[in-house]
Amino acid sequence: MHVELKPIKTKKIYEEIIDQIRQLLIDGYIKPGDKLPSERELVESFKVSRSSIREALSALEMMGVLEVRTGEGTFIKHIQPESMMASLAWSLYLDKGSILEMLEVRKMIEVQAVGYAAERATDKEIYQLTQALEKMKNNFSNMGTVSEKADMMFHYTIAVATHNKITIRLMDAISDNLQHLIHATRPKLYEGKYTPELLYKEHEKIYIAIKYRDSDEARFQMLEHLNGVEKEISKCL
Amino acid sequence: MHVELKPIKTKKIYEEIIDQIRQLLIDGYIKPGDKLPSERELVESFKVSRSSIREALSALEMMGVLEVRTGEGTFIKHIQPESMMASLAWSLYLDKGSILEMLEVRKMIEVQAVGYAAERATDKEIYQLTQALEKMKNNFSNMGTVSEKADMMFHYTIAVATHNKITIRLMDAISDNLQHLIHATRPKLYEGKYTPELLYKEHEKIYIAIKYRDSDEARFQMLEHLNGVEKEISKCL
DNA sequence: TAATACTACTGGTCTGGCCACATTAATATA
DNA sequence: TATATTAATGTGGCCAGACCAGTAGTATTA
Repeated sequence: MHVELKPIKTKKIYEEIIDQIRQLLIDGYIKPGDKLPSERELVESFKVSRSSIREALSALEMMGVLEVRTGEGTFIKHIQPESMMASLAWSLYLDKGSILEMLEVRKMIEVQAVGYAAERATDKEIYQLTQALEKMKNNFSNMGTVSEKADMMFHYTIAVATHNKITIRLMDAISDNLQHLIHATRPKLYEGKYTPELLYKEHEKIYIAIKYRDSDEARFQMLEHLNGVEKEISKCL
Repeated sequence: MHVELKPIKTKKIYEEIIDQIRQLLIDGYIKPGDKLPSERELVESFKVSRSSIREALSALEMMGVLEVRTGEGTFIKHIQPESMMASLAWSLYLDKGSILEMLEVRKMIEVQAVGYAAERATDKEIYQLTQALEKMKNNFSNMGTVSEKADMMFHYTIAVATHNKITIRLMDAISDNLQHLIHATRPKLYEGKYTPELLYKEHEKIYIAIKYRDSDEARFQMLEHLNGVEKEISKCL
């Protein structure tokens, strides 16, 4: 007697609560800034114990979805990219394969993003790109943190120039994840094919493409750049 | 009398527990696959109540760091990048009203993803694509849920075919976000330029490109498709 | 030997209590 | 009257102990 048996997924009740709260968020019944009912009220609505409520809330708080203020109440958080960093900081344990996947995702997003950036960048944003480039240029001898920061600023400005908040957040989260990796592998970068001059040149090409609103060229140059970096980094893994 | 006061950060004890567990992970005292002491034992080691332990553990479980198996114990999970994107996925829920931005992000990711899919799809995945297409074809008259599910399956399979877990998770989160939107606007889709046949044809073109490993063509067809859909959807907003 | 029942241990949930903190209203004080 | 002070109330933080429900290993039995 062979029957198809469906896997039983015993949903823990705190998971169920989390799901419901998520649904409320999706459907817009609660928005960032809103105050959630008190734990005791939630006990009555959900008909569960306070323990379960609290397990759900603490999980949501750790994920940066909620803010629990003692004596005041529980509030839906306005998402700040920084807060996301906390939970994403767990990525310390990324294994080799995941890092490569993450690099690939970054490539996917940033290559497309730079296309939009080329179409939409304001004069101010383009100016900020030149500033980042200047910093890189003036620190050829110094391969340290200055040019590293300038590099990050360059890429971040591109994200901003897409004028797509979700993209900004996404790229922010990803670069947070890769930050320690990038930092660790940067010296290695210069041992490989990269010199500060070459790195600068690649960025400059991207910049020029953006400046001249050539989105195809911008995408191409970004792809070239990230492929190069990716290849060097993967040597270190 | 003005003195500099440092902000008091009252760390909740479940946060403290989480920090300690993280430290144990970083220092390598516990590794993925390991079994954590039972909750009752942790109560004794940490000298706190079981509630606090459970609040910490449930948070860690939601973040994908732990796996809690009823009756067995708590185990350190092998980190999967998907779990890392969990909090990111959450953050996407919180920013409603940026549907167009979300559509754009989907386009960015999926256009690139289909390129990788074309290069990496296994025979099985390609077969699954044909199945989804079949379902769409057999339901021309029925513009309802069947073809909608087939549509989702098609796009999901493409995500899987990238063989990049982060991409899968990301596209999953995004389509989750757009789910209700897609569902709501689907009837409108057919009022515009789209017929079930046209929709099918666009998917077929993508499929063919993947089948023949033509990643450029796949990206192009996906871009065409998503641009078309996006245009129709934006009419409804 | 193999199927069964038992038992000890694990997480899942609940109850109800006490404390510390924050806000607000009532009260005493200058 | 205006202003401190205090009390009351509501909120989260934490705890102790209980009971249920799975799991696994062991002892028992057919």
